[in-house]
Amino acid sequence: MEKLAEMLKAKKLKVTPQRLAIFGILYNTRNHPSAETIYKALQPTHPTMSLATVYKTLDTLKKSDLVEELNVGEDSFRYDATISPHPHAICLKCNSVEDLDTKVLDNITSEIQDETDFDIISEKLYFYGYCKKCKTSK
Amino acid sequence: MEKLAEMLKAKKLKVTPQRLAIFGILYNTRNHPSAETIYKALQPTHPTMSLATVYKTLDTLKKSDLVEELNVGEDSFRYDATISPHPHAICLKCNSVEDLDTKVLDNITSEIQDETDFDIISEKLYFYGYCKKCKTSK
DNA sequence: ATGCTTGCAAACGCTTTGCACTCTG
DNA sequence: CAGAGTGCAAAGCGTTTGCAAGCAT
Repeated sequence: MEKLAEMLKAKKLKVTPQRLAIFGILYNTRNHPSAETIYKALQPTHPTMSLATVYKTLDTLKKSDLVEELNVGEDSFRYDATISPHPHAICLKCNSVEDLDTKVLDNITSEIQDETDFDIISEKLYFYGYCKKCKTSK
Repeated sequence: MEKLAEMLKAKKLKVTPQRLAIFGILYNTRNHPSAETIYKALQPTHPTMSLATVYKTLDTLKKSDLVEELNVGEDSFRYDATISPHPHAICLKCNSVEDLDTKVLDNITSEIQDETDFDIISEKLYFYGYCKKCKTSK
């Protein structure tokens, strides 16, 4: 938890209980929760926190590159504590969003850079299909 | 235009002027317009068409795999007449969305398939940066 | 003729905003 | 203490839905 506070300070953000709680959730899970999910998860421990605060905080963290916003095609956004760029896999059955552990995409950015006229700054790669648990019982 | 009607029929969809108009716009531009943009573009020629019809039609086309829905991170969706799967490049300056012409990604799906436990059905690949026009005047 | 499609308006759900209060640095 | 963050309620906006009328097959 101390670590999270340091990360906020490094970005010159004020350290508040709400920010620590929200950032903490994202930092310690790989579920890629939505704002609503984060809000509900914090209800027990932070019953007075409002959904608006969750959104405002996520926006702040996003602007400081501590958190990435994912558009997997649902009606709401999901969030991910950004460590390094990595592709996401969305299960069409259970709707889970997991990090894809692969090295295949490591060099594609520079390769695409060489092939096209487009200057790439960042990327979002989504793969849709069936996760380990669901693919057997499609 | 005849061609579009055939494509609709092939998917067992009724051929209506509205569907032809909307599909036609998507089929003949590479702008990846939003529902709103499509609606406005059709105002001159189809003044009675409602925005709801645009949404319903896009949904129909989407379900028949004639159109792909893009989540580039804006507040609204964009649409693309799907020919073959291809990555998209979003310009951070002019907000244009263009098709990326590259072969780099051709085999990644099967490669990822081999590396991970995830069964890939489809993919959406977005690259953010600066387009040819904007990169000189960043 | 029948069932799908359209158009209108109202509803919906996620996200944002305004403002007064509170807290961090 | 000043300025930024929080919480509440209300507003905003893209998208969806219900229903009556119209059209494709």
